[in-house]
Amino acid sequence: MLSLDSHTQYLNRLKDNGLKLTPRRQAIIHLFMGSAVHLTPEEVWKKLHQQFEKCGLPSVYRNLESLVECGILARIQLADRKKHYGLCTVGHEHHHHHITCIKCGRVDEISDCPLTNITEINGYQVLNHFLQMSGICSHCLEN
Amino acid sequence: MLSLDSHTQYLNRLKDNGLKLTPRRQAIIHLFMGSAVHLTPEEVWKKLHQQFEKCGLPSVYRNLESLVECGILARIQLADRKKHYGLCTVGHEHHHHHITCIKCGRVDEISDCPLTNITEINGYQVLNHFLQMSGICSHCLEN
DNA sequence: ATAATAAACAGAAAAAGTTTCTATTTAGGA
DNA sequence: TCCTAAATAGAAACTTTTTCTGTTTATTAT
Repeated sequence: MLSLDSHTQYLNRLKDNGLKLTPRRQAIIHLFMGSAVHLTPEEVWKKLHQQFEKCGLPSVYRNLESLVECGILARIQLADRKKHYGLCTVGHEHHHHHITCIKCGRVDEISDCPLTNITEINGYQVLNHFLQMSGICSHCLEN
Repeated sequence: MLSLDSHTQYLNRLKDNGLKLTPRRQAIIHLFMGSAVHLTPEEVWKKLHQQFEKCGLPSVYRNLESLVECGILARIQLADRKKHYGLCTVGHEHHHHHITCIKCGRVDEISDCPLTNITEINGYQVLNHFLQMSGICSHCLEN
């Protein structure tokens, strides 16, 4: 559940970083807030095509990186060759991870992140993390 | 420091999975055991060129995937677009994760995995996990 | 040791995803 | 409203990975 407040907060964060508040950026933020957990550049681009008759894929790439730089989005590495972006930043209300069952392919959320209290490691100030677990779900364990 | 024993163990694991013990596969295993923590397909290919005058990059890709499938190597996601492979699997002596600096792109190892003792979550029997952290490295924090 | 066979291979070509380039448009400040 | 730097589209280039085809090789059975 997302409030209008956090939406405007994001838009303000653009200004704070000296970035322009363009229609495409607003649409991208809106898209991430309203729908999926994480999206590839191409997925974002396809959605934006529904709103803007002209919309270049390079712009989408650039905007996603801009949004990462000002802390609105996070880059997420998944097992494919594609880039992935999401709002699942540490401290965000949506922060969570996933566990997949290697038997049936089912995906569940891990709501209790075991890493939120790690803010410093190896001299790094930790800003974000991505955790993916796999194993055998309760249903498949029974069989 | 890796013993000859674990080398032969790896070679046996090829056989157990019905894979042939080819010179290139032996060389790849030897390479990972002897040198770096993780390598890209291209890095492996360049090393192999020193040993084999004929050595195709597609073969390197195929072999790396074969070695993943029989549990010798692990795929590692880093912040670039390249594939990375290493001997780092859960339970393995090399198990570890990575943290990347969002400013300079530097990658460091997190040797102390904070998740090794998590064997059950959300009803799942946890078998494996992938953790990727990002933040600002000590050097960039100073500037 | 040899032959048979399925897997592994090289090299070329194609595909997928991302980035760069150039000229045009637009958001935000003067 | 005008100005300027940032943002944009579209084309093209680029990097990395995968597919394809025909040839070679490791292993199994003889």
